[in-house]
Amino acid sequence: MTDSDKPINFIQQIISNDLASGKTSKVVTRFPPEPNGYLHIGHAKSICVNFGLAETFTGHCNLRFDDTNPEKESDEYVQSIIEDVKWLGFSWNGDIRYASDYFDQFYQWACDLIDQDKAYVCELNAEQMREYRGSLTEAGQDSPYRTRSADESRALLEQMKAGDIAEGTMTLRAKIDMASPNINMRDPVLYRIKRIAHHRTGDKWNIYPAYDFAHGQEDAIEGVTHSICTLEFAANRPLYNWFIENLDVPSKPQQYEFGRLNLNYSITSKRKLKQLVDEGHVDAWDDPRMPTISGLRRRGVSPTAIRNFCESLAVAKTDGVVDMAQFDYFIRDDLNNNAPRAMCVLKPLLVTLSNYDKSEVFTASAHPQRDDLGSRELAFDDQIYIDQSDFSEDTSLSRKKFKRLVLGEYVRLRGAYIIRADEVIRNSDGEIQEIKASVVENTVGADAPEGIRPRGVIHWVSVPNSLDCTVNLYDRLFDQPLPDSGEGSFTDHINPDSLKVIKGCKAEASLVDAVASKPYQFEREGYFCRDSQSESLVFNCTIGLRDNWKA
RNA sequence: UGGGGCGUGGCCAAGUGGUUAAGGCAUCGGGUUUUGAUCCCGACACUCGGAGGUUCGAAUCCUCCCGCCCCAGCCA
Repeated sequence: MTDSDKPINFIQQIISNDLASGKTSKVVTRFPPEPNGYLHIGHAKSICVNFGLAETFTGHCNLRFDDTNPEKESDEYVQSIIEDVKWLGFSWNGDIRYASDYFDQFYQWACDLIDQDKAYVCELNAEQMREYRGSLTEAGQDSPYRTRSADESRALLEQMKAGDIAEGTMTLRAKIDMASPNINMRDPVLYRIKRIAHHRTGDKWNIYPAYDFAHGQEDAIEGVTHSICTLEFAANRPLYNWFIENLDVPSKPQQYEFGRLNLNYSITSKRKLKQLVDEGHVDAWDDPRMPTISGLRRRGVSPTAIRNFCESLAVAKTDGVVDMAQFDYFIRDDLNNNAPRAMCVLKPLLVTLSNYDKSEVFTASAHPQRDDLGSRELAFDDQIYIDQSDFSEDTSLSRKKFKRLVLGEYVRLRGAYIIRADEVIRNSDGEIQEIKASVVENTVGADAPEGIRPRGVIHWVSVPNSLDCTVNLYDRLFDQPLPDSGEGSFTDHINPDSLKVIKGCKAEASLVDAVASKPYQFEREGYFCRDSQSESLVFNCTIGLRDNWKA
């Protein structure tokens, strides 16, 4: 689908109107992650939306860290997020922004609010504040500290800032309406005391602004015109606007919400992803089973696949669950187009070619539809490996049902000869140990001779010219479509068989050069890339080939 | 329950009162193929959460009802 025939979404309509009416002259958006974890596929959608909007309307998109809570944040997360956004192929406008760069301004604005009698220092503790807040159906009650004088609040806020007040004992609150039907408007907390070092400001601050008191102002400072966030922030919008209206901010951004991405058999919650890491259910944030950007990267998923998938998603106000198959489609689509082909035998079965005593080198194209990807050389010798699943002694198997090697019959070795299986050699346990076979002369690059009908085409690798390697096969991390719903914890639904490590695989020699960033299709198996964290030759299966045949 | 938001095929959705309700994924047929891949062709909503109403005409407007999501952190 091209941009021109793709329907425009409701945010694009709003922006078009704003541009047409002159309300907006240059579109500015922003991607504002909190550095409290690694980015995941859900963030990718948000990134594509925000950077995409800036691109289609020739505006700007900022990268801003919403680092207002030092308790959960770290520089490691900052660095990983920067890397992931870059890797996805987006470039932000100007320098990277940090909410923490605006802390002085926020403090000034807090003082302004106090002076306007629109904020006060409250000494209710968390539990009391909850009681005073009321409920969904009952109005809240005013805090006894609500009528405190501006001078007193100013002095107290100063002490909070100076570190003279214990955590949890005081907050700065907006004076709005304790009876508001919107609970977010019931005198929300603006500043809380956290006597903890911040990864950027160190121990300069003992108080930190709450999300609501920071986000809109960050947008205003940066001249963000359209502040796009997810649906769960809709109830915060009136508060967002309240600060914009009551503060002397340099611009008037508008918040719009869209539905976040949910994927079945997966989880898109930083908190829960962190739990998977912390509790050791996965190896790390970049475990190839993780739906994190870094996990997908290590798995072999390309930025293009992620972006195409995100482009295929609707930007709307519905909150649905996208089928993982839709993501799979875009992963395969990109890999099929761009991954060079190679052969790797996962479960080797030795085949000795009794009528062949040469060594040849065949040239095979790297891609059946793309000559520009060049070719590679395939060594062929009198002993080869084929996959155990590609051989059967059962001669009653129909040609339609089993398009592989059967005892006494023919099969095409991809890019090489047609061979016939002649004899099965067993070990003392009765297991098949080796196949004796014979090649059909002059069948390389040529049609099968009269009377010989190979059942199909199978992949293979030369014994003396193969590489020993390990292959990691992955299954979905969860065994339920909605691991989050229902009784119990999402960790109860972790698929115990999500990783299968296969050692002793045999890869074609050209794969010595494999690097982590370069994908391959192992023919008839799937798409693989070299694991970035392993010294030895280890391949991660990005995704299998589509498998349409029914046995 | 107060407030906010949302309900169109298995999934994601377009649709902004007027031809046979786009498209993608999935699924099911068939063709091509030295990958059971790719590619190509075809099938797949008398009906838009439900019931009324307005209208010559309704998925689109009105009324009522039903269902789902979000908000009661000194998280974001």
